Amino acid sequence: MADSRAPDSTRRSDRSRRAIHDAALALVTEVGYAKTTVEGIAARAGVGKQTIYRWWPSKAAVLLEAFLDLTEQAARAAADGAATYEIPDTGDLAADLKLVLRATVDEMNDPAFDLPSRALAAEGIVNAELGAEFARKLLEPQLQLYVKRLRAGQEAGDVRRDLDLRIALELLAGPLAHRWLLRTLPLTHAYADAVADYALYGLAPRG
Amino acid sequence: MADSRAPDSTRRSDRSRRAIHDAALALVTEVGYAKTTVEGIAARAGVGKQTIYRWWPSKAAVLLEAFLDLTEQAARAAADGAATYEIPDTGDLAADLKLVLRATVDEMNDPAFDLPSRALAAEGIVNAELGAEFARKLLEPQLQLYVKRLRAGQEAGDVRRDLDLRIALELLAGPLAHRWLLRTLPLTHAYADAVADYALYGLAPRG
Amino acid sequence: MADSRAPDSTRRSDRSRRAIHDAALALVTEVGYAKTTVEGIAARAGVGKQTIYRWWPSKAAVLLEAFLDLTEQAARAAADGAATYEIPDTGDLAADLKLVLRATVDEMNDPAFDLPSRALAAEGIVNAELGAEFARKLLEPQLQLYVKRLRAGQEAGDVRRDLDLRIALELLAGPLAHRWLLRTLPLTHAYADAVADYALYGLAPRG
Amino acid sequence: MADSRAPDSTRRSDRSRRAIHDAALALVTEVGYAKTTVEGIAARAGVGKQTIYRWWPSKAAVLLEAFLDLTEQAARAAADGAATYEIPDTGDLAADLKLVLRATVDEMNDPAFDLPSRALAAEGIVNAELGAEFARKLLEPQLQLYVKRLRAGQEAGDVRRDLDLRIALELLAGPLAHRWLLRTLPLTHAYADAVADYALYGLAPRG
DNA sequence: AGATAACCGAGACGGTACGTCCCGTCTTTTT
DNA sequence: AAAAAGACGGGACGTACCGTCTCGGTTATCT
Repeated sequence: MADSRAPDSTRRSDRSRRAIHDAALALVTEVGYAKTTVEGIAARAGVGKQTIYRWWPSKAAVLLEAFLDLTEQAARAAADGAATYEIPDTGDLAADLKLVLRATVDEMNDPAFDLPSRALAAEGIVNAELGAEFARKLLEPQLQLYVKRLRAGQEAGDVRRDLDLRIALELLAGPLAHRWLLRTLPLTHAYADAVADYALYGLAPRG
Repeated sequence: MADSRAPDSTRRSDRSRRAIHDAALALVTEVGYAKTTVEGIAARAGVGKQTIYRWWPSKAAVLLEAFLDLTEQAARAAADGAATYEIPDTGDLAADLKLVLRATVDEMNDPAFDLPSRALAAEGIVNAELGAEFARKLLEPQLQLYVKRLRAGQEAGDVRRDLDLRIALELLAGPLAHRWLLRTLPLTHAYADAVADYALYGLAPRG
Repeated sequence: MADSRAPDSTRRSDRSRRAIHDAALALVTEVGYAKTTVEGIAARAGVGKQTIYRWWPSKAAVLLEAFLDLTEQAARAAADGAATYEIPDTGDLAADLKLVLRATVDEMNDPAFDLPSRALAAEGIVNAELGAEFARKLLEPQLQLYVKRLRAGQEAGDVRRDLDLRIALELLAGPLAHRWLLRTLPLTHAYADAVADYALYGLAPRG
Repeated sequence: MADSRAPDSTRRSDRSRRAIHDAALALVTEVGYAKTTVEGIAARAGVGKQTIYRWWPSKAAVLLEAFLDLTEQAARAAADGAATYEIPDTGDLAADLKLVLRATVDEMNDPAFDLPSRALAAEGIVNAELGAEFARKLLEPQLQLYVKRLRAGQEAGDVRRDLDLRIALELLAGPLAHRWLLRTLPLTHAYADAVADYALYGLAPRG
């Protein structure tokens, strides 16, 4: 597939794999994606270049895996033994959504998260294969949390029953992503709150 | 030593400028942004490399200008001599928004538009300076068309008076951009319609 | 840590040794010395790389041993059970020398001999240690055959008594090696004959 | 031929060409041919690798040209304005030959000459194309000097009239090359003298 | 007969160099 | 003075091998 033939993954060095992850994330954060090179990652990780090319098809794939690992660890740490990270359900839908949207805004403003995920998103925009993997492995699981909370809202009578929730969530996540990626205007808590309110109650006058 | 600043733009060759635009767009469409090189653009345009470096700071800047030129021509053609392109106002806000959102979906699904703008968006995501220029020159003028139509809606009583329309428009454009850039799900007319409806009438049940 | 010295040669696999010899000779003949790699030899021989590195210090050493083995077998076959290969002594020194020089020319024109020995000679030219081993194990024994025949010539009155025969022989072998290695002019039987005649009777006019 | 198309040799940088020559000779002398790399030559010469690959097909070709340049300069210096280097003609053929053979022995024992020419000879032994060029450009011109002196000898009655002088010279040069390249025994002035004497007067007893 | 070495095949590993592609600068010649 | 052309110093690419290093799996003695 990749090489002449597939390498034997049972003999893979875990030490090297982790060193490569760390080096990739560090370099992207420090010097940016464009100036991060496979050669640089290998040197920083104390690893031969071939060890990278043996297991990953591209710089972007290394970074994607490294970032996935990172977020998994972070999620595990946050969940503290609990099942998985979730959107809270206090009964107040608007408040719950604002909480999570504000948290998202904070993440997008934190360089440790912003820089690598920006790089991945950019690469995925141009490279369909990686983009699909990015969406499937990273994005979609997070979006499904919205679906779950909105479904609970439906049952509580806070969300219209006739909605496609997979679409509904994009009214919340889309605007944030828009500002984050396209740099039109700053991403603030106030904006997060406004998006939640506008989405829940609509642009048209009520009644 | 260096070109020691400020080439004389009055003596600039228009022929070369246009050939470079065309070559850049063609190459990005044909082989993708990453494999498009300055050398390649120069060769394709029948131009010396220095002619590119004299007038543009980077490959991305060439493409941005070329794309701007392209959209301007397209807009001029569409407007057929009229001032500029606008969102129509038939009195039916939902219908008008759906019309323009569907048109946007169509553009995003047309390779001649999709490939170069995707490349520019991706570059802008990682390169703040270019991103800002992309937003200012390309994005913002289009977004202001929504503000204008929504303001008319406010006056007609179809849009709540207490809204910040610059935010309101993002409920419409954000979800489309989200699907376009992040490749979560396909971009269809049905989706455009749903976004317009959900945004106008809100996720929460009415009165 | 390292193989910490001295593998146990009593447990060595003869099968592997021979397979490595064969693979080395085959590859040198087929693709040339420079493109013959230790990895290639190992793969062709169906052997682990370490098995080569355990028993030989270098690619050149493998080839030298393989070639030694080959020439020994060839000599054994030619001598047909007799002690060793010898220059015949028919009483006619010039004829005997021409016979063996012509045979040498034939060998040098036979790819199965030419290619590997060329490779070894070339390596020995640049690598003093291997060169010395090449000379001692392969060359010198053959040259001593000339000494023996020339000594018999001395006793028969066909060779001057005041000569250093170790030097004398080089008047015969040197010119052939010169053409063989340095590719100045083609190596033919006529050339071999001329060398024998010129060397025996001298360049200066007689009497 | 070499690249996609031939580079424009009128725009070639002479400074780089010379720096590359010098670096190649220095490295071969200092670390040996095998450890001399194109990358190393480029670095030492303060030159991009591509500048080497643009003008030469291989490391060996660089070295050959560098060495040719060197010997030409040396010859020009030795000839001190005279036409070209020649074998002297004092009327005593044996003495003249010994003089030039001893000089050859001295060259072969001088590392500044020995190391690069050994490397070239070795490469030429394995690489027919380079070997032919080596013979044609470097070797043959020198060998023709012998032909000239021997022809004068013929006219003076010191050399048999029935000889092919192109072959005769190899009785002199061949044995020296043999010891030089194949490292059988040391190359001394005494050996040079013996070769001249044996070749001139023959191995067989005189009348 | 079981333990215990060593060799053996396989191939991952940290490295070095390869030959190629482009970068952005420069110089030369033409328009 | 701009433009076409392209050589230049440089840096990274992805590949091929180097020689070292585990890893099971077979032998092949030595208790």
